[in-house]
Amino acid sequence: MCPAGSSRWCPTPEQVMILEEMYRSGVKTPNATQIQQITSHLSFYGKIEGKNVFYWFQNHKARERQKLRRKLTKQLQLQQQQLFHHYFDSLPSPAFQHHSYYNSPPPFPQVT
Amino acid sequence: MCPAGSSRWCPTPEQVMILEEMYRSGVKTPNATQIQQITSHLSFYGKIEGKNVFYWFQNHKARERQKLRRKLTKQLQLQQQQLFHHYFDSLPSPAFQHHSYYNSPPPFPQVT
DNA sequence: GCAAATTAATGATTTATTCAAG
DNA sequence: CTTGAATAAATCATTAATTTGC
Repeated sequence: MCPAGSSRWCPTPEQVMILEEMYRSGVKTPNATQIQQITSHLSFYGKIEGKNVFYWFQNHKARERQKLRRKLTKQLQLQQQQLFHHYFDSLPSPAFQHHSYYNSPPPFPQVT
Repeated sequence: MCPAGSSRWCPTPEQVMILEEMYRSGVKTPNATQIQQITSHLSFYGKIEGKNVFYWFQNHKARERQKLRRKLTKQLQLQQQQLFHHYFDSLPSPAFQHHSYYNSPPPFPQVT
């Protein structure tokens, strides 16, 4: 995990939490000034440098995109299977939009 | 327990145990195929549909996260208080007001 | 002990995001 | 800038635990 004499930065849970909150709040690629401010704020929770913050945002943004791309790729690969299961599933997934227009109580196709 | 004409799925203890075990084993957001497999496996222990499995994983994941988040938030609040008492230098609240991001839609000035 | 009342868990819906494609 | 696809967050609604007065 995070050895005492670790050669690289190990964010504390608090630091991660705050960074993620900032990311969600719209800080995607902070500029130098923002990075400095963030760094001094987060240094309360543990050792941290500006470059750590810089890298964190770079990596986080990249990995979020990666995640999405992988998901989409997987989907494509699964399309065949999904087609096959189409007639057998009672699935809402994925990202089901049940626009319950008017009350159609069984929200899903139910092809059991 | 589970009323006869219940309007919603009531998992049996066996089903819950297996679902939790799967979750611990790394199944966090199963895709349609996995959901179907899980469903047919669990249907041995009682009535169950794909959408129940889908919802269960969504809810379980969200609520695990919630638990962690609450814990960290508590810690943060404690530390903030301690900090405030110790130095009552009031953390100059830099550029990033993380205004709990579900408040105002345009999230951030975006100085990119 | 036992229900009615109240609170906590949790299944099911809706709403707000995210990234990327067009 | 808008939209599609997928999700995660927030919320609603019902079931289970529990508390309370008798």
